Amino acid sequence: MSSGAHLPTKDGSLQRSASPMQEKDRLSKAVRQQRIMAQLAAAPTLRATELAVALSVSGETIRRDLLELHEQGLINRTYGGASRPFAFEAARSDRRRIMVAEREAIASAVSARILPKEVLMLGGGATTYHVARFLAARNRDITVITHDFASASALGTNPTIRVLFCAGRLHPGEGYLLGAQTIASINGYEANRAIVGATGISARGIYDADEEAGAVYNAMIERAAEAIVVADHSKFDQLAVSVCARWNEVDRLVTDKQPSGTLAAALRKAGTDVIVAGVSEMSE
Amino acid sequence: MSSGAHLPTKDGSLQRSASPMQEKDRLSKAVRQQRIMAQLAAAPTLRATELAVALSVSGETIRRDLLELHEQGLINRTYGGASRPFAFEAARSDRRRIMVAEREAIASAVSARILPKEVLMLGGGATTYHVARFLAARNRDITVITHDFASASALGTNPTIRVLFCAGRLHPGEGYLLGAQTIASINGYEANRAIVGATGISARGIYDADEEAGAVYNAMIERAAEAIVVADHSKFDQLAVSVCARWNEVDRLVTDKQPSGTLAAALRKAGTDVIVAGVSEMSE
DNA sequence: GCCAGTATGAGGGCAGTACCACATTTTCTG
DNA sequence: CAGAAAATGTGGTACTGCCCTCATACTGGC
Repeated sequence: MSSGAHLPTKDGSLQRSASPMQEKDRLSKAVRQQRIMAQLAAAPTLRATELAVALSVSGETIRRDLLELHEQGLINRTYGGASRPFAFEAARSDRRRIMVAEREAIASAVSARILPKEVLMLGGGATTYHVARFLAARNRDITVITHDFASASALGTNPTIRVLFCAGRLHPGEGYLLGAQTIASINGYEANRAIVGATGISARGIYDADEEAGAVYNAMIERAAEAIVVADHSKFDQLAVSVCARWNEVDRLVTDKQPSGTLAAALRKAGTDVIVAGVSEMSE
Repeated sequence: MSSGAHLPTKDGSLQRSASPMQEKDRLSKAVRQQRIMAQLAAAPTLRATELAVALSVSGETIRRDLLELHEQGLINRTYGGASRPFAFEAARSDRRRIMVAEREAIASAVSARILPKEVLMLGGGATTYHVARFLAARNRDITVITHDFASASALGTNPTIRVLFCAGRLHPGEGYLLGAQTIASINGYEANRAIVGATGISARGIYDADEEAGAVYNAMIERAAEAIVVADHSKFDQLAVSVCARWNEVDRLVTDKQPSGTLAAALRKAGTDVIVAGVSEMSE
């Protein structure tokens, strides 16, 4: 339990309490917040008041800590305390925090298009995770093939959705599977639609920062009758190392703002259907 | 969202609101609780008050719902609401709550035997999840092949552990993968050890309540040089539908109490090494 | 239709939490 | 060391949630 034992205290002794929940001396802010995270690893939910007495600070300070940790996406706030983000949600929290409204609008627009009995392939990533959440909440009787832990977890809450998972090597930081096994798994299926995200999109196509992840998305696109790319406008004209697909392979782009310039021209030329999901159209 | 659309309402119309968070008519308790779970799939944390207005019931009713869902292990309660349990932790929370000390002792004893560079196969289940937690905390430079989401999540926190995941169909209630794809994935690997749990063990062998899960465990045992079964004493002389393995296929049984009677005799006869992990020996 | 059991709502008392403003302490930096 | 900036504590108020009890409404037999 990441101890602050290296911190010298006023009397020169090293502090190392037997119980991690009883501190006699005041800790630095950083250490205190680490302790909070450590506590959260052990318990699914925490009370601010309990943390206050455990860490020998006032409730206000704990509340401020929780606020900061929440802004960093490391915890979920609750009334009276905090809860831990589930599975691999935390790993991508920095990206998940931003553009949430836009991504939810995109996810909502995608889920509204999916009919019962469809078979989907769902790529990993922050935006596609939102899609998984909406699919779980609003769709039924579909089959989803994915390589992303967080998405599978979300989909698993809906008993009418059949979730097929790929084989592969776990990318711990991202919470999805990669590698030759993953590609092979995908090639063993056929789907109505592939839904993938992107690190960046430009006139030349869609990109991912991770070469292996890009290969997975490419396999999904090839195996599906329809390829849907979900990307908010912050991805426009962003480049990344790996090219997953060209626009002529992509049937639809679901985004939150109308593209312009060379990107718009490329989409027109490739015949890619562009769906702009307004944040206000969430009821769709 | 498993909708309550089939439920007739007072005026005979079918209820299906555009927004999942605005109900005009009162729902049955079961449907209401399903809605709560669906909401929790979409949001990491919920406020009881918000649920009350969304589902058109009083706060007291929501509070009673949350209490029930909590008792079923489906949610984590927070002051003022609920939070989503970690990945698939919830599904097995009822089982995970019991025998924790015994299972941790068993898990500790197993993890202490694992050396760097080993390749392990880890079955799904409550006890093996504890093993995964101990492996993540105390071991390094190992490869673990698993089909269990919670275990993979736990192992993923240790960057020195390579996690390989099987393909398969998700068993939502249990949080692991099953089916022919899973078996095929396992057959593609060889391992130093297989570590599997059991629903019950008796003189005749080890059993699992789920036939398909049993088939996965059996495949792991066949593919590993050494087969280790982890089971606390509550499993002794418990039968279940599916026989995973006979004792002559199992090299070690790690448990918390010395077996006796016909079980002990069968273990002796089969040459299965029995390791009794005392709760007090946790420092091992 | 009646009855028992269940589910729900309302009110009150109590306790816990949030939020704000300001004072105080600690830490950083030159 | 001094001043500034950050971090923390305090007190007060308004709000929110919890729990208990009791009355009412619904549900499923018989």
